[in-house]
Amino acid sequence: MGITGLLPFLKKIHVPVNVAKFEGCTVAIDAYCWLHKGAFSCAEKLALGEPTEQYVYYCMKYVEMLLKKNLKPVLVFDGCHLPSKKEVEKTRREKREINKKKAAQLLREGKRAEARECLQRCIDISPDMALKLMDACRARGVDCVVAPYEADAQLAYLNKCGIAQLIITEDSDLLLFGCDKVLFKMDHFGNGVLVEQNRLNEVMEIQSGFYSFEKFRYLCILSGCDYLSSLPGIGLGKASKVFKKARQTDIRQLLRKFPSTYLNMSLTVPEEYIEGFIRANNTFLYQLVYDPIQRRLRPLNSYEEGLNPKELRYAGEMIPQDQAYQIALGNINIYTKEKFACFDPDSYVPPKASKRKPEQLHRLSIWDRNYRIRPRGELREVQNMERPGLQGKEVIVRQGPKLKRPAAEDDKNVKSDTELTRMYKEENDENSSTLLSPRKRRRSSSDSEDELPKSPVKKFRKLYMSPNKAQFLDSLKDADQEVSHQSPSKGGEEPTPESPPEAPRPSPKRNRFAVLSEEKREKFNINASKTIVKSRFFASSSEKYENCMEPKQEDCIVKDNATEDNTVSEKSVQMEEEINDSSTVVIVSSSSTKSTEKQNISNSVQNKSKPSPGSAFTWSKFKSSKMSNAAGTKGKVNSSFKKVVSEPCLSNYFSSKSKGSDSEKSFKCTELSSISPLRPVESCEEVTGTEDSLSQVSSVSLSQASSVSYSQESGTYSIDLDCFPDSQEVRTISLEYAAKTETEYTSHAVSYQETKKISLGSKKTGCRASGLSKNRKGTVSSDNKQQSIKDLFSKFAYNKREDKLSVEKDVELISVTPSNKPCTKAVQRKLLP
DNA sequence: TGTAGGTTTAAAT
DNA sequence: TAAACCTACA
Repeated sequence: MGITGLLPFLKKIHVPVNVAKFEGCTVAIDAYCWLHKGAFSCAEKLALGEPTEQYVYYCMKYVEMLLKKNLKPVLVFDGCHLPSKKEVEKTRREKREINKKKAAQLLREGKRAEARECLQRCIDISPDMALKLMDACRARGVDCVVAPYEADAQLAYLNKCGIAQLIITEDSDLLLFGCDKVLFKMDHFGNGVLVEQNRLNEVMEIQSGFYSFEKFRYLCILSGCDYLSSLPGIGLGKASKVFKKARQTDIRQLLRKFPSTYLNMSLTVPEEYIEGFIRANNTFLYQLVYDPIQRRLRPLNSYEEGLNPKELRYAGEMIPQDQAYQIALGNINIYTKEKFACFDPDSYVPPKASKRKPEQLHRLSIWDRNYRIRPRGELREVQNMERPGLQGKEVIVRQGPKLKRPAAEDDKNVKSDTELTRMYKEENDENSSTLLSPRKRRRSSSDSEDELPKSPVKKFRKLYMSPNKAQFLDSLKDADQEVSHQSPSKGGEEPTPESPPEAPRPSPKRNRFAVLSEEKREKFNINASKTIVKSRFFASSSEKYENCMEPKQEDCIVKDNATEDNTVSEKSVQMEEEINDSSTVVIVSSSSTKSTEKQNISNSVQNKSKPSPGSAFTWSKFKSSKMSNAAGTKGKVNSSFKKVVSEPCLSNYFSSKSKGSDSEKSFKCTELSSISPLRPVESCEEVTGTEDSLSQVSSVSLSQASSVSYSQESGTYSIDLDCFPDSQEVRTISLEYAAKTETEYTSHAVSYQETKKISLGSKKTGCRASGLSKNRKGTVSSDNKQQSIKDLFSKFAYNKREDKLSVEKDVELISVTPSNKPCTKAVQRKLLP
């Protein structure tokens, strides 16, 4: 439950970050949050007692994402119920029972949908479910700990003792337990909201001299917490007022008189409440946790002098040390206290443990006897690593026409998720049943080979869900090393055949193309002219792209605005547009540059800066964009993309195309005086211009996001850069692109969802992406927008590897204005023949 | 008018 | 589980 309204209360200090920022760190995760969300998808099966592992699959998607970002996850599970919470648990259990009965009744009446709703309300995470997830994690070399009592306190301990540098949870209580960095609302791409303990005083608006973390804890308890209900009429607002003014250090004294002294309320505080307050405070301070290194039960914080641990039973009853150890390992069912597993970290050989370097002892399993906590100084270095800025630089990422993606062998066997689930079930059935249909048998004979399926999802399912994991473990040799190779800063490496099975990447609803079925893939047949393909990854597809375009290498120029002239080759296509006086230069190019230039580029990339690890994108721009719009500053979202490209410019382009000159894949545009406003695009059929050119300019409309627009005339996407990473981050991304390779195509900085229509006429709703505030009324589309923008930029920053799947012939331009000038920036994307 | 507290909704697929 | 929404109250 946490503290009601605490997260919105802390909004001021929310920092949108991607978890990749903590590359190299250990993150402790409140596994219950993932399990609960994962169980939502299979609530029906769970409630009816049908076998399902869907929730494991869901959680492992997060785990894989973290591993991919070179983080070390430690999953923490809830243990026994605290005595003080037994009542709460009882009510919850009763509620679940009521819902279960209700659902059964509804099912009898044939009201399936309503029954499902009820079943979802009675989701309970059982110890067996936790065990299944633990098994999957251990097979992947990921540590798990079951807390003796609440996972919150255990997470806080892992953070406090230095094992974990970041906590991922949805529960605001974690802050009260004293975690210094907590990431809330992390999505499948790793984007979330970071709250740091050292900024809590900003929310409380207490002069630094009078602030203490203790006051924050008191404030939260006073407003009502899991261990103590609030007094009537007291919430976060009033509690905050009290501790803002209070100078009293004796909490008992303060509690007795705070209503009259600080709130002008006539409210008597019963002694009982004060005792309850002290107990709650002690529960936050001294709840029992398990120390995996010392292998012993201990309080979260060392007992203060004069405190009798025997009086703190409400913060967790002592458990015999060996029982506590077995609980922590997940071998004991916390409800029945029976042993139901026999994991032994001393005999278990985790994948790749043998190849640790001495300086990587912190990467070992926390249960390993050789495990060492990473020195804090070292971590500070990692987290404070300065990232190169883009100030004063213009970075042009030039992209040649995209490759026709050869039909990889892998693709031929690609199956949809549904198909895979069905196949998996069938495989299971085959194992359990002797009455097989001929069809099943055929499938079995072809699939039952020892080799792993080629499709990532299929492979994943087979590996995690298969009862025999030995083969999987073998395939995981050197996994950690490979994981580190997949770090974002080095991203984009081709997986080697020896690579560990790649888990399916985070797949939001719209993101299905990695696992397309054959039938669905037909839609990508470019032969079907003017077919609009819906995909976040595929901007568009066209027959001619595939058939007539030679692969070209990605060119990249990094130039210094202050010192260098524009040396883009004559063949290059340029489009410049002044949006403000501190304008943005937008360059679109489809031509190749000279090899010397290429050399210069790669040199400059290598010499000037290295791509930084970690996050290339933060959501802060979304926030600031919204704010700046509200304040009427220059950073308007819509204003910029209403004037994307001039008509003369387009006519130049079309005329050059109609001349049929192959070498003239470019056009130059210097005059941009006349600006054509954008009009909503209905479909590609409506695009006007020469047939030749237009047939190759697929109509791709963007998500309805008001900050993203498409110009029908120019085939250009405009995306307000206020919603983009800041200049520094853009540079990072660009440089990563540039540094990556001269032989590999990695364009596609932005992938997006297509829709047939975009509604530019609709009211601008601002650029909100924190995900923290939602509008319920009539904002389904608005939230979709948010999600699509969010996805879009997540892809932009982190999933560049997907480019290989979504390679299109297009031209990418990212240009950034000189520093320090507030301006509207735009990124344009042009689909060129 | 601001605040607290109760209710509804979404989450995943 | 928490945000959004709605209502009651001081």
